[in-house]
Amino acid sequence: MGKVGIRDVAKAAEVSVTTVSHALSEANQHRVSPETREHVREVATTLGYAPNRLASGLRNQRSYLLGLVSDEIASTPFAGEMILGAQDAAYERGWLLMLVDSGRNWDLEQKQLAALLQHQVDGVVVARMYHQEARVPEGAGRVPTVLLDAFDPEGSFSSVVPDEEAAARTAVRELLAAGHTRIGFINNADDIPAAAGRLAGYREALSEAGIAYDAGLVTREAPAVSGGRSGAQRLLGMADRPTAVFCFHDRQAFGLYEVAAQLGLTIPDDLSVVSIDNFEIIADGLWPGLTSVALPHYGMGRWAVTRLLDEIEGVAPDGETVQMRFDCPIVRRGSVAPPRAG
Amino acid sequence: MGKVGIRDVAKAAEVSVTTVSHALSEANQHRVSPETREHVREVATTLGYAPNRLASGLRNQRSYLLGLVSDEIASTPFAGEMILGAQDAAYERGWLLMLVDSGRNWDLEQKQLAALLQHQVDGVVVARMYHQEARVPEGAGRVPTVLLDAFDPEGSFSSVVPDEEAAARTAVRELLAAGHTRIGFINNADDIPAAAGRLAGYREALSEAGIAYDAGLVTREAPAVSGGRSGAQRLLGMADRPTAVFCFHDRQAFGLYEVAAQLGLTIPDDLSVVSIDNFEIIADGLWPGLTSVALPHYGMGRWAVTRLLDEIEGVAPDGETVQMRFDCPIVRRGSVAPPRAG
DNA sequence: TACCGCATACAAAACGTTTTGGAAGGAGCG
DNA sequence: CGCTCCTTCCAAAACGTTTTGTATGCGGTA
Repeated sequence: MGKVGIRDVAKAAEVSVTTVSHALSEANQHRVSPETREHVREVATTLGYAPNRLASGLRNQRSYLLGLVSDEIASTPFAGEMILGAQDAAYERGWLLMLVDSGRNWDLEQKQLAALLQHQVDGVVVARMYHQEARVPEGAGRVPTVLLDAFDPEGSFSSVVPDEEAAARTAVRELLAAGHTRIGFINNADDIPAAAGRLAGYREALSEAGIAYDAGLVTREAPAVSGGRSGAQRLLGMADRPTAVFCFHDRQAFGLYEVAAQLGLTIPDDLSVVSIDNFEIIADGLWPGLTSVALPHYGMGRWAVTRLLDEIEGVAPDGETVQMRFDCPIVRRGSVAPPRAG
Repeated sequence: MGKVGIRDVAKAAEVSVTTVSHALSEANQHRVSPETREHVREVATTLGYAPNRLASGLRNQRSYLLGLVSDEIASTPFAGEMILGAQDAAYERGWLLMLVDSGRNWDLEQKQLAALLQHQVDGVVVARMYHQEARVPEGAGRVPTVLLDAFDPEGSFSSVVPDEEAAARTAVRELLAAGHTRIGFINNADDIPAAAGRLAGYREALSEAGIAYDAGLVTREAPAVSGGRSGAQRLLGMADRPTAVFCFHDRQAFGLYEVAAQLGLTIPDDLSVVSIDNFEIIADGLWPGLTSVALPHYGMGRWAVTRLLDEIEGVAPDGETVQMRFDCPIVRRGSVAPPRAG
């Protein structure tokens, strides 16, 4: 069965192609009688007709294609969640997603965007693998564009990022609520918004609780398991060691668990731990389970595309942009307990 | 600057659209003089002209679009690697990838495939998140189709999967080479090709070394950290416990590490460990690092699209299919040592 | 000189839709 | 009865390309 086109339907239904188009479209239904409309629809489904979107896209100047350009899809396991959220939102509204990954190659990203544009995408999501200021590739902006896990300092594009400060506040409050007062913080040594934001959140939560900030309890380490290890060695080696530690992310907490075990410290009785990411394999895999604040990747991906489609379809007022911060819910497992008495 | 079309170039270069098309195309160059050809090309790049692929796709019956339908993109962190390999291979040859994820909903997958087909994709990759027999959605096969991390028992489609037996042999040989003779195996309890294949590989490697198969050393557990824990408890609790354990995957090895630590067993001195997946965050995060056989997701994704394009472009003989098995290289870290003397 | 072939350029058709502008016919009204 | 107004349908143009068929002019050959 070769491809069936609108002409085939017209022939089979013994009407003109115009009538077929009107019968099948939602818009101009009034131009065809209910009977023929029904008849045409039956014939169409019988033949298995589905309009060629290349042709309709050409005619309507609307491809129902969205581009998703990202710096690194593969490097983090969260990518899947972001992409999935984006894809779901797109599909639900009748769009399809085209994906390119530049592997942090800037020139390549430009070319990939050009390729997307050649395919007449109706809009573009520019995604970054961790919260950062976006270098938006040239040519974006020729179609509606939304930033995902990135922001534009000039505010020319809508964007969505996690609320780092709130996430850190949530994490630290969890420890405060359990009664801890000496709370260490293993931060990320990289100079990125997440590091600054989480430090601010850490300080705010402490200050809310009337606890003075002690720079000696904060250490900046590589964002990896090894960084967690060295941070833990420093913090847990102190004479007056903290009774709880807040980690920049789950990988660092992983390293912290290892060092704690080596030192004979039991989690959570001797040491409470909270971190950010809620990366299942680690947080669920560690024993006891790691209490962690989730970065809402799925939700952000979904929001980005939803916003993009609103801009494309003119639902959103023209030219207006929205800078969205997403809340980060905490997922409690077994790594927090009150400090040892005394 | 509104979109610039071929007419604009023609006008600016003071030639006909035909000439522009010929000048820019590789095919019919002989129909235009070298001078005009050069002139047209200059004007085109000056104006920033790039042909509308919707239009050319309509005319040429070739969209330069590929569909990638998958059951679960987000559930495993490897997805990124497969998708990236596929995307790279596609982009390098001038194609773009459209992505859909069904979340294991078969009806949805059918509909998504239909949507892809409406967009006139030139071919489809059907990807599965772990090696399995594929339920190919209806409608695939109307365009060239390749299976990724899945196989078709009838052989009507080309496919690529990891060589499970070889992977297990490689892993177990690593332990044998270190001198181990009592080697436990924590297998996956699910009845899937990977479990059967890896068991076969385990037995082959033992038999090569002249070691009798001991069913008591093999346990089938849930494919998760918790499964690794319970398997470890069983294996390491034995009177004559194994000196080395081969795990189905890194997550199980993660659980094994935890139990070994609780029992006071040092890795690798008291216990050697090898597994499969080479999932960086775990294998690199564990201490000591976990020696693991890598599943070549990137390479398989790349192969699938390369093969698909060969079929589309007629490079591959018509109707012929290829069932590909990919080799799995071992990545050595610190979890293997000779057994304790005595 | 008359003819042919070649190099170069262009007009027009086609790809599969959607939509505009009528046309044909019947009903309602004065 | 004649006019207008609906209803229902259709022909044709348009979207931006690519490609086929053809026209023009020129040099070379008989």
